[in-house]
Amino acid sequence: MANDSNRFQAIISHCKEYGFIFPSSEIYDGLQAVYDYGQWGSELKKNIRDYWWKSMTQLNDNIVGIDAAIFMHPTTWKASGHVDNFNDPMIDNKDSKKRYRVDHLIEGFADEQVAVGNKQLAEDVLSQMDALLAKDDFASLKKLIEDNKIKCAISGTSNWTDIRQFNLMFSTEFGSTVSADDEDNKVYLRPETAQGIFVNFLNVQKTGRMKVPFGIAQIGKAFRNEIVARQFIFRMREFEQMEMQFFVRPGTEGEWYKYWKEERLKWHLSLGFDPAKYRYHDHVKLAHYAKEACDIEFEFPIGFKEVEGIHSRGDFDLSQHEKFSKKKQNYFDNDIDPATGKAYGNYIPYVIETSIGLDRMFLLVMSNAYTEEDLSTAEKPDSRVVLKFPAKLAPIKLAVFPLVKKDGLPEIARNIISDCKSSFRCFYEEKDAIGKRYRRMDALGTPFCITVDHQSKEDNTVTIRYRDSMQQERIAIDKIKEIVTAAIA
RNA sequence: GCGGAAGUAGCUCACCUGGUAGAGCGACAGCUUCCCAAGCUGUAGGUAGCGGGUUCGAGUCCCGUCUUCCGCUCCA
Repeated sequence: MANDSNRFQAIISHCKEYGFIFPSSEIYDGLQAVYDYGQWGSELKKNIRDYWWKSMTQLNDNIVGIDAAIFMHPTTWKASGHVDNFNDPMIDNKDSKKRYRVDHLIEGFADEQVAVGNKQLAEDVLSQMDALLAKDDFASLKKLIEDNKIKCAISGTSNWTDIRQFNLMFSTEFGSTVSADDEDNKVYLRPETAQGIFVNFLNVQKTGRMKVPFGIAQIGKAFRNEIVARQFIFRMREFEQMEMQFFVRPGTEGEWYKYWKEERLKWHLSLGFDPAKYRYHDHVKLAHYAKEACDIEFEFPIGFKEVEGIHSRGDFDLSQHEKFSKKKQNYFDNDIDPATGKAYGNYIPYVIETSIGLDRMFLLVMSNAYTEEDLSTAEKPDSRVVLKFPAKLAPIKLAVFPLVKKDGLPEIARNIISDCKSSFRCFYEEKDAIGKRYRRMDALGTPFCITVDHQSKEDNTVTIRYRDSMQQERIAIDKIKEIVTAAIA
């Protein structure tokens, strides 16, 4: 475990040292759980994003993309359940330092009372609690806890802090008019991208002439005010999701759930990652909207963690929006039901959601790529740090070096770059010994290095050096673009 | 939010029990170099997280504060 922890620290350091990820606003001491992607991190992130987008939209003719706004009508979050279900009042015991959700604490007390035969008391307490929670009357809730001498299981005392509310969603002011009631101007920064898809379900279905089953994909930022946000970019307050909501005929959700569960794992494995590092985690306790749910977990240096979720959401979201907006969210299905010989008709489609964290995927790719190699020989100790990215995700695809920076070699190298740079990202370097330049590129995960030497002037060949094997080959200059393009396809 | 540890050059660290900061690596400029880091020369870079206190004098002692890391708590 100690080694894994060190490895995680090493990855974080490497990310900062080589321009992948910086702590946000670092010159002002940073901002907790917010990170910036640097010059190479933004390239890698973009490549991951593009790979997902292409695999969803371009390779599935029944999936289209949208880009909904981060701001949404506040009612959206009432409909989705985020306003009511995720504002949990908390209370701390001052002696044990243990924190409880107020409702859990009181419900636990009620259970105890039932167990000892005080059924009436339990019911009274619970009904009072519900009434007070509905009014957000925290002072009275605390009094309720104290009056019943509810104790902390750890310390056994009733020495409680005031009740505080933990807000999942960030809110901000909308518009410039001042209202007597703050709530009128309040909008939230979306805590998930999914709702932008649901509220546009009929827009896309009608204008795109989409037929069930079909999907809508979206990539975008989301914001959550996590209680503790740590573990580098694994849990951030501002993060990016890649989601796809797949709309299906009710009754077929089971098979589609299974389909996407398998399909999404295949996507991960298509990047060449070790299947042994992946596993499914099927949810036993389901969220309020879910019928079936699982996570795809990856073995990060900090252990197996969720990177993607596949959820069978039923018609929960669309039904909620229909209820709150009073706008029908029906789809009319003309296909003939073989059981009745008639069209399936009107229904609210069921939804299978696939939701992957882009930042988590970045960390996955980085964790998988980061390798420390011992290259020591009998003569001298040697080592290197190399990022073994899949070539298609690497920030830089090709580096070109003149072996020495004279005799016309730099010019040849520059020509190679100008020939290739419209096709993929290239990097030119003429400083320092050739070996050092190779190692610098290893640290950035560049899969191919080209070295121009004096022979190149004679026969138009160069050396290509492969990142992972460190092997070299002599190839013709006019083959370079072809080789790299094939590798990143 | 609680407990523990730590904050000195881009990175890793040193300065022992107080006397106004050093090294290695890295970076940059140049030299050398015909294929895998640590060959030569030179240059830049720190008001020692921040604020206050004690002291003739503080990176070094005390207090506060911020940040980070580890553990706990929460997690759709």
